[in-house]
Amino acid sequence: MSERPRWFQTTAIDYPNSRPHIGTAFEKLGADVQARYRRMEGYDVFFLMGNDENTVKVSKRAAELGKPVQEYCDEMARQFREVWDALDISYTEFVQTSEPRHHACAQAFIQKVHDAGYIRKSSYEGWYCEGCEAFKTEKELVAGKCPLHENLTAVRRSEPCYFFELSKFQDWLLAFYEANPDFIRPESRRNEIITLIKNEGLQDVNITRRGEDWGVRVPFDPEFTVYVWFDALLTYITGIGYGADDAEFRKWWPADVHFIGKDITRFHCALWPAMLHAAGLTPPKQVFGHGFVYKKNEETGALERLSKTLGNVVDPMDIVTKFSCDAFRYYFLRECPFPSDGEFGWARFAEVFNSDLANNLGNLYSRLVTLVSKNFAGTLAGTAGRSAPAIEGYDPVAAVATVRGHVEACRYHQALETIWRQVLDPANKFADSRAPWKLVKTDMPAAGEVLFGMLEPLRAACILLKPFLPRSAQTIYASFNFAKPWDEVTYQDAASPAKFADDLKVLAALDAGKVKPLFPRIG
RNA sequence: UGCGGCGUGGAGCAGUGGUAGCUCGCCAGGCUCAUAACCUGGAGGUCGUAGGUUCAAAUCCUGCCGCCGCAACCA
Repeated sequence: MSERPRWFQTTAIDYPNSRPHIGTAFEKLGADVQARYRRMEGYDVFFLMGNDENTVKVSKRAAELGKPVQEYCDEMARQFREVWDALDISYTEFVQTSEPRHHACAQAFIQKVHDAGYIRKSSYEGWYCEGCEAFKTEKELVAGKCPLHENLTAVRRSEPCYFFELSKFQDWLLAFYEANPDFIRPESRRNEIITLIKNEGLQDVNITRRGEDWGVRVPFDPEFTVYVWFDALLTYITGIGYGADDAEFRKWWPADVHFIGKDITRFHCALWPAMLHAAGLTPPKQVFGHGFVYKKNEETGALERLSKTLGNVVDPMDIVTKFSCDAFRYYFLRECPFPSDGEFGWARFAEVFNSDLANNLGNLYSRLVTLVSKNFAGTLAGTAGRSAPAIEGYDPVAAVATVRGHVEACRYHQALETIWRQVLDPANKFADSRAPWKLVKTDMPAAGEVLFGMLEPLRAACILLKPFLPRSAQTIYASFNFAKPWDEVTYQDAASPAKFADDLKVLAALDAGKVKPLFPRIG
């Protein structure tokens, strides 16, 4: 019995106290490319996303708006999914932490860890602001006072709580990293975590809150709710049926990769595997900490962190509605290295769109469709049963291998660069050197061969681009009568020229002899 | 302060020991099938700085300067 290999990946879950911005979208995008690539390569893919709703901030935000918390969360979840859909994020399952299934999962899990003896009751001591009725970290205090209540001095106070004994897992974690060198990627993040643990060690973490209404109730002491991190990470197993559907859970766990922002590497690389180990589960295979997107201030040229106070957040929908989903995807995947940081600027966006999408990919497509349509009535006679001739400067086997390597390592920017430089550029150069528009006047068969040769890299490019630009890639592919159904193409199909049963034919709709531009130039 | 990262032609990046490369922009030329797109050539860099190792360093080591991130909850 041949079973398809399975692939389980997740993205970080988001706080729904405001709409998603381009930074959160960047993460989903990187994850989506991986999911789409794996599907193409025959994997049975489960792609989990969700929202992190059990936080004080969320309940406060709902209160500000005068809405019931649940209603607020559901509305935000709807808005998030709307954005993800607009970006063609192909997730399988979306978990809201306020859902009953998540509460059940989290309770089952924490109970298990408690039974295993890794949770102890103690007390948390810290600086408490009586104005806020909340604990403040040292960092939040200014001269011993909460900035919001400067008339009050923060007081030392302790209250009962439950601790997860993270410190007990320190040696186990270090050994685990050692035995699984690919667990934390990219490598720089791995070094960071290991150094941190070696230098500072791990302390037990308070995993409960007292006196909150909103959140997951601690099953063995209902006076408490589960503190956000301990609860949030569990969405990864809620979504695949932990505590509810054992067979399903066993099918997918452990996760192949968790995509997260580099800021939360610690939770995923230290706390999370320790929690799982404590509950008798295997840690995930990999955690990938991607970079951040900064906003380029068009006036000063400075890079700014996306922040509401600076007023520089960019709504993904602005870009998608103004241009297209694929334009959005291309910009971030090409311009922002997934493993490290990138930046967004409108001027740069237009530059990249025009030079790469309009002038290069889009134009190559246009000129080919037009040449074949005008001069050959849309059909290259005599191509049936043959594969395209090789053209200079184009090595499909090498190009596909390189792109594949980059995609699997999440170096999407380099994958795209390779497609442009090693696949599309040779086609444009070949066109220029052979000038088929001249050949058609003297030697039709020769002209046909040139076009046949040029079409091959375009076919390969759209296959390679399928995970990146799903819509445009399909449009290109569907513009010709390529034999293999689009749904069945794999990267391997790009590595060697396809043989055609029938003569190669243009299927694209034409308007007065011209194709509609795939990417109309900006400006 | 601790840990980490970065500093390469106008802009953005690649390059981890052996003649400094790519994209965009700029200049000149070619072509005219194509979304004024495409192709060719050119100008432009003492690779942050000061030392050191080496036959040889952007590439290894040390100091310094500058920018940035993280340091348990703003992706």
